[in-house]
Amino acid sequence: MELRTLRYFVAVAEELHFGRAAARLHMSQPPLSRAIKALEAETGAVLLERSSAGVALTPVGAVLLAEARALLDRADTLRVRVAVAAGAAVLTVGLLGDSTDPGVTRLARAFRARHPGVEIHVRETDLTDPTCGLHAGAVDIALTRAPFDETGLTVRELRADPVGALLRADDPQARRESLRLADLAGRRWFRFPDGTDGQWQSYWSGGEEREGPVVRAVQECRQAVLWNGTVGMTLAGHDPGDGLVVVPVSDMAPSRVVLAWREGDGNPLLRSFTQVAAAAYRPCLTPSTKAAQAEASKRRVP
Amino acid sequence: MELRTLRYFVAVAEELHFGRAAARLHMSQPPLSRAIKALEAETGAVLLERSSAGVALTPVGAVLLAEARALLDRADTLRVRVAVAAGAAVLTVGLLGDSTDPGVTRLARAFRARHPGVEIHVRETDLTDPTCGLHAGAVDIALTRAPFDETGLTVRELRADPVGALLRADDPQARRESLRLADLAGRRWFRFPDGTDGQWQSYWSGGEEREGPVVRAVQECRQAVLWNGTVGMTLAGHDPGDGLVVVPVSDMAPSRVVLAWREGDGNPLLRSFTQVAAAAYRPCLTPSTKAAQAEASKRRVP
DNA sequence: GGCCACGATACCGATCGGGTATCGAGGCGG
DNA sequence: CCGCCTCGATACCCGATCGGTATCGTGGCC
Repeated sequence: MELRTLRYFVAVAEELHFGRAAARLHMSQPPLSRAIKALEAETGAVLLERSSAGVALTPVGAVLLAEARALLDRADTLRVRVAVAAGAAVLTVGLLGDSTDPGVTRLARAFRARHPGVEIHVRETDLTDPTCGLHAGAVDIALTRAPFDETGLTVRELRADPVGALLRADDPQARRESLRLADLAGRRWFRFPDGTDGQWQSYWSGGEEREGPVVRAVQECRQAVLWNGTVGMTLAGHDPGDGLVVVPVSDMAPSRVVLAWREGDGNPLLRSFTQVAAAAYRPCLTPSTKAAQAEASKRRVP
Repeated sequence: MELRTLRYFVAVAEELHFGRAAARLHMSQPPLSRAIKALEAETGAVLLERSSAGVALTPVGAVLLAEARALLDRADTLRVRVAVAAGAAVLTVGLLGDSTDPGVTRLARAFRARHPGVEIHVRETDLTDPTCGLHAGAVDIALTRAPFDETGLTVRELRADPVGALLRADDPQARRESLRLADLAGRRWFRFPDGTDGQWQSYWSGGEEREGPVVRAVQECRQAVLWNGTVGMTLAGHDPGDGLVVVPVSDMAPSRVVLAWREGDGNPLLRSFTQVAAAAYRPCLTPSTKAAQAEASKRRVP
């Protein structure tokens, strides 16, 4: 009963799906099945009920899940405490400068309260690098928005926000209740500079090649719309102020706030930070959001 | 940072000696050295100070020791809780019927209090099988006295008691302050039946072949001495009553109360039971006892 | 100065963990 | 009703890891 095995079990028990759990663990499904089977042999109890309807936890499995979470949490705490004792408890958090997320300082405070002695640095970047310098090693973990090139990274979703078109208040379509992407065909859109992550660029362009001014930061987006009358996508549900309006766009996937870190990064503060973050954002991941995700992932395959 | 590695570290940190720790872990020293080195690489801190004077904990190592103990304890608790949930929380404790140890029921009570739902069976045996049926599988763990055939078993010392000669009060040597084994040469000694563990037999015979009546239980020993005028070894420091006296024997190693279980036994209650037992007996393992042990182990090699 | 104690290193073999390919059962649509 | 599809299980292979034996290097001590 090693920690790795328990991590595997927690993943399966949370996903209730071997394939997804394996993906989350960056491994393939067969060894995961084997590991769970070995765990069941070791405990001498059936932990998961496999049926055609899916995977379900047995009562013993539920007990193990709770205990394993507690144990893994304790293990993370151990690593942090040792790092603190060794004077190596430093975590650099990359923050996407979209100014829509109030939570980072709160996160950092919660983290410091939980693990006295840690040092958290925040490094804010503009919209041209959604990984905030993760790939380059400038930060240890990024609190940012998907999508972007995830190769070599582990990504964990914290929240999903609806998006909409940012328009001048005097735009002909500004009064609409909602729009579809097709309604904005032919308009000039603001774009991000060359070198910006392709997936990010594509998402915020609604999946098409666009024409229009280049911006780097949220404020520039607003200025581009206000001054040049272009359009662009932004988060819905906020008051853009300043003679601008946001009209929800019904056929765009919500924008996902995620944590991302380098796969296999040994920094002991990482896991604890993700835990704290997940706890802080938990109320944001509503069932409807989850359902939307499930829908999205279903649609993705065919 | 797996649990196994932490177990290794705890062993070394407690023994402050790689060789002894390796012995305790039933492995050889080189892989243990390697594992500790890997752990130091993973944590990025020096955990142990190796010098010619011996091994010492660094401050970071001390933190890790405390944290690792807590984590391993939690892991044991996890296993017990899962076993309880699975309805498999049964432990059969073998108890050597020497009637000198008041602790078992107390141990069982402490264990049940710590882990509600466990079931503890006690099986008491006579002196002819110091392993209380461990080898035969009749019990899971034995609370008994060394020495005996330890092949395939893990043994952990809880306490060491001085021993002495059991004599009739009217014996010529009964008034002596202490005796040496040589003083008892030529006397008739009580013995244990054929088939009794050889090491056990040899220890209680002072290392020599003896002549005399055969006994199976503590009461029979007393009767043999009282009625037949034979001698025999028993625990010092207790009043044997009934016209008997115990005279300390200076050249016999103290009798060690030990826990023993089958190496590699997967019963999750085992480790927890040993923890509880160790905690209950801790005040009994005085520094002098420890020193005596160290002496004994030194003497054993040459 | 030589022996001894003890941790580190070198090297080897067995085991284990993870990967790919494939199977088999159950559900669902044509 | 048949075939496809999904998903967990199985078979098999390979490389990493772990533990063992032999040996070294160093510092203390007679």
